[in-house]
Amino acid sequence: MNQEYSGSGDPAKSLELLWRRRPQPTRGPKPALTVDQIVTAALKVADTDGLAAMSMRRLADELGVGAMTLYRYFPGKGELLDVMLDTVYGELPRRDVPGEWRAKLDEVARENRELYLRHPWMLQVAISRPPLGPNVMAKYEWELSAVEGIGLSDVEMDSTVALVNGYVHGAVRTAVEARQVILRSGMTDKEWWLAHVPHLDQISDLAKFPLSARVGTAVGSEFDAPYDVDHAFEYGLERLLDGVSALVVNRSAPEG
Amino acid sequence: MNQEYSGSGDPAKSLELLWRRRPQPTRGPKPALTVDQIVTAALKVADTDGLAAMSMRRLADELGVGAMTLYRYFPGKGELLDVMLDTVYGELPRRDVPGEWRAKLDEVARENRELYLRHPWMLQVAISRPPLGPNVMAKYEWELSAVEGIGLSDVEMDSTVALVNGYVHGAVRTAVEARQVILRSGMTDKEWWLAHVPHLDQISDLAKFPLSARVGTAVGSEFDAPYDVDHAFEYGLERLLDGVSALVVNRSAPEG
DNA sequence: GTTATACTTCGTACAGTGTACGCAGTTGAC
DNA sequence: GTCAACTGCGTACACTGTACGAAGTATAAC
Repeated sequence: MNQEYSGSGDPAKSLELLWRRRPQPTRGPKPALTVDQIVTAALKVADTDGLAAMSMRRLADELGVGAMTLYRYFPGKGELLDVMLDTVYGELPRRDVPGEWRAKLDEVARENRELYLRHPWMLQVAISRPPLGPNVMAKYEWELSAVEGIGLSDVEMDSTVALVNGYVHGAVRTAVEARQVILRSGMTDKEWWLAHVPHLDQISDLAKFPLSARVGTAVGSEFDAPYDVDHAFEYGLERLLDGVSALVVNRSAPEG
Repeated sequence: MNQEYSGSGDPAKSLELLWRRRPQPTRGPKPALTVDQIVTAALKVADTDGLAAMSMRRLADELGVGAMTLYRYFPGKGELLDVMLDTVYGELPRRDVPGEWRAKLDEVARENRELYLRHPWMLQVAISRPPLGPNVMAKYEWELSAVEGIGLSDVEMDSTVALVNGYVHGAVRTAVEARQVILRSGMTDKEWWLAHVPHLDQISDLAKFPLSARVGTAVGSEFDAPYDVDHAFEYGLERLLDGVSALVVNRSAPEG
């Protein structure tokens, strides 16, 4: 139900948090927790029970402290989400694939996909602006290196990386939502379609929508196996890279 | 802050609501409101103040009734969102563009984009499953007709339409978020980047991320004009359709 | 050694959210 | 005239993020 915003406060404060450069004070009691402890606990909750379950109270309970204690470590929930994001981006292997740009971009897409599948809550965080932590920076640098030196302008490099990332984000979100809706509703897409068809036909006469009826049925009967989700991802990625290819060829051989 | 789920209750009830086929009872007082009145008011709130502002209480206030009154017309907020979605999909012109599939798919992308830009709250509704109302059905039928008869299988037709829709959804969401974050933060992307660079450089040494520094600056200095958002959309759509083209050519001339 | 200061934890409170429940009043069927 | 079906809606509940301030503690300054 909830898409949460990441933080947007003071740049210096946020960066200190992301890079763990908080100047530790001399006076006063030593803090009982660390930023990393809180982030670890938050990730555990988000990974296992979803982002909606990760309330500040729940998280505090998990850590055995009062809810307001967390606000000594983070200005607000948004900043915590920022650090969580940067942390999981650190899980990217960031493999340096030898060969052409296409293989590299393919790797970028695949690694991001795996990450999203492992932490589906990431898809519910609306990043107003990327949290410029160490892992986000390294990720962006690595992604840009996939399209460096093939004749694209700086802006085109950014657009291309954003395009691939946008595709992966959308594709995985669709897949994850599809998976979750099956769990919540207890119905597969096929069952859901078959449950609606008779009512729909009675209310409106499905013959008015011949293509929808035909394709809907075909999709419903084929798309119950999980491999099909993978197939849709591959299909879209191939289309996308084919499209990028057209641009790259155009840029690398402008005299042709 | 909130991404809301659309409804997922009894199919018959939901379809009755979407198609306005509620059997009106004979006994009891005549309802003071209609489904359409509520939906119109809800759309007004969502369009002007965003989805977060569209609470049931706010909506009820707007209509001059008690909050719980709305639950006489809709089982829950999810179902209301479903009807809202189906209603705005009715604004699609669904123009029948003459010529090739590419022009038709292009039109599909453009009309959907316009709609999302006009009703940005749509992007925050996580549709677990499409609300099968009259306008959603007509939209799907129209979209499928763009890729009918060019040699694709039924499943490929659905995948292709979903791919284009997914792209538009993601692209517009990015653009809308970018627009909104400027309003909320009072900073353009360039200003934001320039506010972070000195801190980032001090904390970590930006020279470790040469590509990011170069490209980030280039993007920041160019992407402040609104036309650039349009440009990014065009760029991605061209890539995508190029990619689809590769598949269509392959299917239409398999003997080559 | 005392005091002042900076820092900690966290209970309480506030303004929200969606909606379950049940009561009071109204209408038409019998 | 009676009853069942229906409508509007007040109240309540379990949540949410977090502002405020009180109480306690460790250290710097004197």
